[in-house]
Amino acid sequence: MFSKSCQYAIRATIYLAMHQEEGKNLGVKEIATSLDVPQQFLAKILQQLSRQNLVSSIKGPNGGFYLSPENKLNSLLQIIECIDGPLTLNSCVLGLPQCSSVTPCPLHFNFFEYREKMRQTLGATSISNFSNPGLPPYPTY
Amino acid sequence: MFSKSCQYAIRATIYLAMHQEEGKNLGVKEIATSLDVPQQFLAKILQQLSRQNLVSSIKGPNGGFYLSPENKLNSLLQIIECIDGPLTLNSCVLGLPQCSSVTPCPLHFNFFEYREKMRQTLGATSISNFSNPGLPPYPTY
DNA sequence: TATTGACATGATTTTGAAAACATAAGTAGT
DNA sequence: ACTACTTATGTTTTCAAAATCATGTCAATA
Repeated sequence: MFSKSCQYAIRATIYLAMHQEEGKNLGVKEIATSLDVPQQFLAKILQQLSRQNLVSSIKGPNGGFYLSPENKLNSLLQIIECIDGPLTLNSCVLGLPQCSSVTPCPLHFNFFEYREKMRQTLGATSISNFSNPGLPPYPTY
Repeated sequence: MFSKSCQYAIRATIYLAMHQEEGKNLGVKEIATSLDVPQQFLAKILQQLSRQNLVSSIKGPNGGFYLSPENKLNSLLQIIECIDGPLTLNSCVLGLPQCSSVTPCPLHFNFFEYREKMRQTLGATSISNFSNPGLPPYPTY
């Protein structure tokens, strides 16, 4: 459904939201270790998010990544589209470029409704949702 | 969402259902040309489906692929799981193996309902649905 | 029974995502 | 200023999916 890069991006962003403390930055090393993902690979992904102002970063000693108040207002959908592109949840499940509601593929309407709802949910879920303490426990990242 | 192999498998199966005439077999060549997919690659995929009795084939002159009455009773989900494996629509969207309804990832319940409904729809849609004449027109395969 | 046309199978190549490597650039503290 | 630490960037390598190549197997028919 999502590329690995995208999965890592989501997990890292949520990790940031959950573990961020006032004025404390989280290094790639810590995040990558905690999520058990390749550090260098995650670094690139975070940089990609950073370039689009979806996460914030500071270089040097005590540097790292954090979420600014604005960053937290972004939605999960923005994270996803930043990495996998804007067509991820929109393009035809059979890979047909001409497919649309006007010229639908045989499966178009089997998926359209659910995929649209997923999009809406992801678009309506802001990152700040995950910084809320008291969330249920999650499996290891 | 689905691998290319899987997309090709679905399209080819539906093509078979739509274009099959009494006692007439369709060759890989014709199918591949019509769907605009690599012929040899499609051949492998059809063989995979054939080995699991999801499509039928006959060798030799006038040979080709066709759907037996039993084949038509199969569901789209069976086609998909034959190619992409049984976990395609079940596994965690973030790729976390431990994720389940008991130990959910942060996005588990955002997707669970819709994915489950997709599964049900696909499982309830038999191939015979597509041999029904009078279906709406489809974009080029 | 030989030929031909089709599917079947194994091995190989290509391609792009995923991962790793190497180095640059910036910042805090000494 | 110098060092250490961390993000940023460009290049290379790895790996699996996608695609191709080469050959085998089977059946219709002349």
